[in-house]
Amino acid sequence: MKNQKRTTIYDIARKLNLNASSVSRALSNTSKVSEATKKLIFDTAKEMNYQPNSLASNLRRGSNRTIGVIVPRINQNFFANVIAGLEEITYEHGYNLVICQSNESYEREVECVNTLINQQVNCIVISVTADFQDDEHIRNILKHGIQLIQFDRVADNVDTFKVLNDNRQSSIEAISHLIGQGYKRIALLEGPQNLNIFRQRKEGYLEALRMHGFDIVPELMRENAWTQELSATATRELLSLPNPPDAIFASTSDFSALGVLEVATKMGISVPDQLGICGYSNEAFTEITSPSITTIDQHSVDMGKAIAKLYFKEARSEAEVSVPRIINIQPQLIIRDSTLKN
Amino acid sequence: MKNQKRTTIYDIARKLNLNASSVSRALSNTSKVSEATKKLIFDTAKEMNYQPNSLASNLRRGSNRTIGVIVPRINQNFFANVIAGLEEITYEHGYNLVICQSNESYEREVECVNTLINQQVNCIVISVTADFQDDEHIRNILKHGIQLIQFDRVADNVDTFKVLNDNRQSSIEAISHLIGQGYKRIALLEGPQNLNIFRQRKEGYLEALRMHGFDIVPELMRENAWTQELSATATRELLSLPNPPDAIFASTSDFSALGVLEVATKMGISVPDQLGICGYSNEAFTEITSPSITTIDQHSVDMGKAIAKLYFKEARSEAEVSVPRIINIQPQLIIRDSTLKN
DNA sequence: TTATAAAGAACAATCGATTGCATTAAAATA
DNA sequence: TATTTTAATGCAATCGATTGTTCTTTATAA
Repeated sequence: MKNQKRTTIYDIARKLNLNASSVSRALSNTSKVSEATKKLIFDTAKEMNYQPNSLASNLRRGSNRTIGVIVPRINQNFFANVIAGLEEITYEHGYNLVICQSNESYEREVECVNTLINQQVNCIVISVTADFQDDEHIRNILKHGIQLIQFDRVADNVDTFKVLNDNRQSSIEAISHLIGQGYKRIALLEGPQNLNIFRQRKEGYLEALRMHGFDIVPELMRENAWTQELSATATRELLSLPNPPDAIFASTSDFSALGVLEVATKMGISVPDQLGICGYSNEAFTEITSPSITTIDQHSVDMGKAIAKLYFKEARSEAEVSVPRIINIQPQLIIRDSTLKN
Repeated sequence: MKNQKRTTIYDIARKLNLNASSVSRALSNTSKVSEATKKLIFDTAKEMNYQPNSLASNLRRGSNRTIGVIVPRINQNFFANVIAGLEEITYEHGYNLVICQSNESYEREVECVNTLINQQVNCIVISVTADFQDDEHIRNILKHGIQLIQFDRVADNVDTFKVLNDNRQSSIEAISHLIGQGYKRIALLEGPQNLNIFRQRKEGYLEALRMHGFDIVPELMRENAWTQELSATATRELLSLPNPPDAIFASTSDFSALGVLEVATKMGISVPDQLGICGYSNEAFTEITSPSITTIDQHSVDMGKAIAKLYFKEARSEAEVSVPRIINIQPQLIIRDSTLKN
């Protein structure tokens, strides 16, 4: 059960008194082989349990029909969904996915990029770490003639294909909805501002307040509240203010929103009457908390599909002059009980 | 920004008036190169932005330091976690992960296996589809001299390395716990019995009842209730019986358990007083439903790590005679409110 | 100083599929 | 029947790194 040598096209050729080139052409279905020999070759290949050696053809073709993916965490819902969507489309095109996780470490992200460059992947799909420092490694991808598609968390200054959520717009909608429900003092839980997505969500928050003629109250904006624990802490502080907020937009994640909800419940503050809560991401659990949590769906699986389609339709066939496109996936506000005062 | 030719060891050699072999040896740090030239080569490599071409070295070495993973769904919590665990360890060893999802389709699973064989991956890690039909393709992996580790859902009859959860034992514990809480008529929601895991959970259920001298009541056992919807339907039927169950073990997943909980809530049946509910998997949401749901944690990330370690410690170095090992990861009963009558 | 060893570098084959070009055989045309 | 066209197949180089073997050049020992 060990190491019997693999059958190669040479083995098949020898057996049939043919040349390897004919075998190759037959198997790849090039027209230059007669039907008779083609059949013969196919049958023999099956009989000898032949499996083409991709390593060899990859080297020859200089491509391995592979897309490399780098995400902070594979098992984070959003990323897992994007990857699932990606896989679905790449599979249809006979491409494979090599997956790396940077674990939110910049150093590791750089290593992942290098590995994928060595592997000669056709394209790298990346969402950068929160620990993002500079974009040298991102640029290096392009220097090696490898296609690059950034998504969600991106290095703004590098001119590449990008697939984004319109975080600003969705935040505006969320805040407008809260205002529409009669909330007057809306707090914001922010994520690290070196990430585009969190900056944009904050912009949306500010813009919406401005649009509706609300004051911007610095004490209602809390930095770096992007885990459940950090959010809980921030919430405790917020709710202890002399003039506490009557709504909290947990712009970083639904886990943050959950932290808010738990604190409010413990403090005997009723949601949504005394406090409105809006999260981000539409995690499965937001539907079943009590009350259920208003949130924003990112259409993550569709995002993955969009990335793959972008590659196959445009990036792959790209001419000398690149015109990197940016695709915006429209997120969707999902209104649930946690913000329905009526 | 396009297709500048990559630097190869030949380019470096030419520039330094050396032979490519020396460059290769220098870069791979073989002792047969003088320190002086080694330094020269390293510097030039950096200067020319050299990245080794893995495709070429893969072909030469006949291996690509890659582990292929086939799971039904990448974005299912359990599998995403296993993959994350896998990645963590394989990364440490400089290996890559190629990921495929079979989408619960047998046909597609076969295709995935073939792709990975062609790619000459060093090892295939697989959890089979619910649609599992025969193990021809699994055996084919071994025929090609590729290491194989099955996990969770496995083809029982193929003698390979396996990493499993002790589903039977965990089910026994769950049922014993229910009995200990005073539940008398315990129903079972089963998954497809062609999958080992669901068979074992059923066995555990039966065994526990026997151990405690309980009757086995066929009408309390529902086949194929393995989605939230199917479980909800099954639950409605069960609770409408003349003599309904007072506890339900949703052995297939926490989503099933959630279906049970929702139906019970709608029917005004109080959990845990009138109905105990136990799920499987310890999904994040089980902690925050009301009441929170008793479930079984599979230690999925650890499972992924165990798989990788198994490969690097044993499978990889394996001698001619293979002694495939089976590793059992002990799942853990997490007791929550949905089964605490007291 | 000569013989011998050892280190350093060059040479060349190899992994297996692909592909441009050359050759042969068969078919179509004159 | 002679000639041209076309289809089928063979030949050989190639992709880039690796590695066993051979050849030089030093350094070391006798």
